[in-house]
Amino acid sequence: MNELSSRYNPKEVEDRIYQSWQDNNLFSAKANPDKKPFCIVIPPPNVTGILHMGHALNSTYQDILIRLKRMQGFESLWVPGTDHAGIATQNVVERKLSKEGLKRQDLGREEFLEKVWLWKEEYGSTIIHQLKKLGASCDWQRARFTMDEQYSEAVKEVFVRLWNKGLIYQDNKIINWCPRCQTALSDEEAPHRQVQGNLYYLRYPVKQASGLKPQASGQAKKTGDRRQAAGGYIVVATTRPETMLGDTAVAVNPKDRRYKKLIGESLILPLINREIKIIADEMVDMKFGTGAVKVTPAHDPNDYVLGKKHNLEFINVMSADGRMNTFARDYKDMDRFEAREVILEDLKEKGFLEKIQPHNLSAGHCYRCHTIIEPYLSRQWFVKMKPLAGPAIEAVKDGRIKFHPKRWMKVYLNWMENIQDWCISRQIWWGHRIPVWYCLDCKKEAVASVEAPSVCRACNSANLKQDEDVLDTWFSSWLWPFATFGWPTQELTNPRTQELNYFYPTSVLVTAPEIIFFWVARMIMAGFEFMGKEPFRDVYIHGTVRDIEGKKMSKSLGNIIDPLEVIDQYGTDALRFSLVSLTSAGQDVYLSSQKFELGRNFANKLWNASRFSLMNLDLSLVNTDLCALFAKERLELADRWILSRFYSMLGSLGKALDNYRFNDASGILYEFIWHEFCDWYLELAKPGLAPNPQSSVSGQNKNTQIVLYKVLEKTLRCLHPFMPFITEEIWQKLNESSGSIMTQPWPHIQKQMIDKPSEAKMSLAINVITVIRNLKSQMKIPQTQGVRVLILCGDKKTASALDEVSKYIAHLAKVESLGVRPELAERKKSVSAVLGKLRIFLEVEGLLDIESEIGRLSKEASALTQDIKSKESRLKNQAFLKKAPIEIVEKEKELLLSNKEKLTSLRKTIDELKT
RNA sequence: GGGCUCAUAGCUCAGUUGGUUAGAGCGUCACAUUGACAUUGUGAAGGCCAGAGGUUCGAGUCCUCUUGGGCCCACCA
Repeated sequence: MNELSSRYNPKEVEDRIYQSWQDNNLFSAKANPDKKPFCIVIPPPNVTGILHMGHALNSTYQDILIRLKRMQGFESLWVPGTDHAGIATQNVVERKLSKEGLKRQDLGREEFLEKVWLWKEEYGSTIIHQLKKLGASCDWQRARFTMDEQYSEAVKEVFVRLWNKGLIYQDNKIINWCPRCQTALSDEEAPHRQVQGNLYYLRYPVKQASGLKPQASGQAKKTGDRRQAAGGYIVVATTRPETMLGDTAVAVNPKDRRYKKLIGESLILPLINREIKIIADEMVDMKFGTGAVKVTPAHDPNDYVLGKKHNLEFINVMSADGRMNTFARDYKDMDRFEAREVILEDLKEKGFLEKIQPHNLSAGHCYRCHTIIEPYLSRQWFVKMKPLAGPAIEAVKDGRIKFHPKRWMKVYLNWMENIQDWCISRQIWWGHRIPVWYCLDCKKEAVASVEAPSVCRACNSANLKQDEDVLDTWFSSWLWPFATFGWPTQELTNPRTQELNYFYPTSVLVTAPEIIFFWVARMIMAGFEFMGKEPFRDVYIHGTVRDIEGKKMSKSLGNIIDPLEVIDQYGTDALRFSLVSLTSAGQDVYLSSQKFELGRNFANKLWNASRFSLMNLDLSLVNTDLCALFAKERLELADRWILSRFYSMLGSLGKALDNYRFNDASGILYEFIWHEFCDWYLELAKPGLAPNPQSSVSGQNKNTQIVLYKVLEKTLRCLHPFMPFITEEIWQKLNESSGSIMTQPWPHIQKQMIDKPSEAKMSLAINVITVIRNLKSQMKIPQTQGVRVLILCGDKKTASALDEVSKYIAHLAKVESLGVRPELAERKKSVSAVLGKLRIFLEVEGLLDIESEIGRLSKEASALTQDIKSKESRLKNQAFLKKAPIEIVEKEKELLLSNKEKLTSLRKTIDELKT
């Protein structure tokens, strides 16, 4: 006899089971021509990562799919790994250094990188250990890191190939610059957020008054213009006044009558006293601000365009750290925001500041440190994206790659169709160094090469220098689906290449919407460019985990629910099951730690149902073949019913999973296990099982034991992908062999056991039992008290069904005597209720609250009357009769009839009560 | 400015292609319980499906608009 505690204790179970899975190598997969592949590559978490609820949700989905497919007979591979996360990791190590009073420059590049590697060795696998706590069945032997030697080869190879195709170029452009991290960022890395700021109106004096004298003042439409003209200045509006130091023009719209006469005139830039021109360009919005815009080509992307177009001077007034440089003259070395304040003070003092208006603007923020981005003119490396986007757009449009839910396809296509070139150089040290070498002697050409060239091709000099910058981290992660399999190794004899051929394209990518652009889109482009094939066929985008108020969970908000704490408190299975159940397909999920009780309670319910089963099972019976038994023996109704319910459930479960409806799937299992299996089947089966665990069970109903065992065992298999630990623990108790549930096949649907007549009979029984319990509750009769029941039933078929289920009714509704009559022979003191065409009488003794009973029934009667009225009028409606499908009309008629019967019956009861 | 998404029970959400009297979990209330489980059982109460139009025999579901949340994109100085 297996002894199970009355509570499921995950702590006793999880680590031990996970270890046994690993010891038995159950997570590993390899190219296997006898099986179809199923493969997922994990979205590699940052090495600096610490497990959060988003990871938990993301990994749970992947593990469900991986375990499911493994059981379904696929060669199921989940490739794990981590991302070197250039900026984030460098920041972490720099912070650590700064505690020792050091900067990375103090160490120098090589020594600093050594420190980062040391850090990586020490802390880099934290997230991996945490994923294991989640039960993730990744093939850990394959764990990859984006800076692995092999992987780095792939990165260089990709760079060189794109270079050779002319898709990589270097250029001076305005890019997103983080003054704190001191590096360029891609557009995706600089998300715009609302900032409360001001619009500052500045006066720029006109050099000579000639251009504005007669006409401008004479024709001025607004008093403001007149005042402005009379004062001899133009007012410009800006949100970043400190950039005025770098202004090289003021632009107006050529159609703007206010300024027409001033075009071509010069202005004197305040504080700096530099002369700048007034230029005309269609780009200027006449309605915004004053219609005159200061142009700072080195500090604003729009102004940059204007600067190029009108041949303006590019004056960069800031250094890389966000402080003002020598071009800012008196403001040199001030931080940009400090300079803003001082400049405003000075402008105000000298009468150049007209007014300040509150103004909300959106500004780019560094996605690593949240510092406001500075649009900054600098020389960077870029990838031309348009040529790469083509095939990636096609593949999604024609359905070779499918997004789930579908709506993300639009988001993807919209971005893809407006794709901008990708800034890939970063001015940091931790990352893949750009594989470009310059000759310091002839300075003729830069060379891109996977191997460091020994001499310059042009002049043979050995005096070569590699580019200082490193590549964007995403420039390595976009290769993840194939670089993890050893690409670009081409030889087929190489085992890694065989794996690449076998597992690529991977099956599905599971990820969050935040990284569709960063990662998903770029992987698709890389897949086509370098493999000639899509990297995955399905993309499942799940929701974002939020706190109970709908805010994104973040450390700074302090609203984090730590998955590891939930695991500690409720168990991994509870965490997984709750997360999946609470997250409806593609929607965000709002969590509180209390919500995880859902999973814990469910786990405990399953545990106890299994405990009960084990106490009442003769495990020597388990080898019986269910199909044979089903065919040969006349099983009990309850047994046939639960089998039928199980296989119906299995069908809908499969459908839900095929469509990535994970919460439907978990709901289906929950409903079946808790309500059908525990609430009904176990209760129905009890009389046929051993009443006492101490006694031998062999003399009891063997068929029921077999069915109970089989249904439980198969249900555990279905639940295993969701709750891997508890199902394994129970399954091993049910199977005294040493195998694992992980390697069991997913149950096959047995259509012959789906038995609708049995289901109908059981649901009749269930309904009758519920009605009786309801009547008891209303009459304040304890549920345990035996009662006498009479069912009025005119239909012979139903009557015989009632006869067949009478023992269940007797047992579960505690009915002492149950009569089924076609009509009422004698009247006993009783209460009744209507169930379809049946009328159920419950004999009562003593006091009966006639008033409240009449009230209750009258309420029901009036609802019915309403319904009957509406049905009658619908059935009188010619349009309805003509246009509605015949089966709907027939259904309505039938319902009308049965409702009428019900009503008659109800009225009769009410009358009886009244007399 | 463009796009997406949400609004259904006190709370969190389901509700597939339109078709009985709109469901679940939690919470609330009443009752029960010595043999699987109080992390339980039985039952009850609780809804103008955000608002207004429209399509339809029929709308929570489809269309339009309005209101109010959330999110994403965009070169609004």
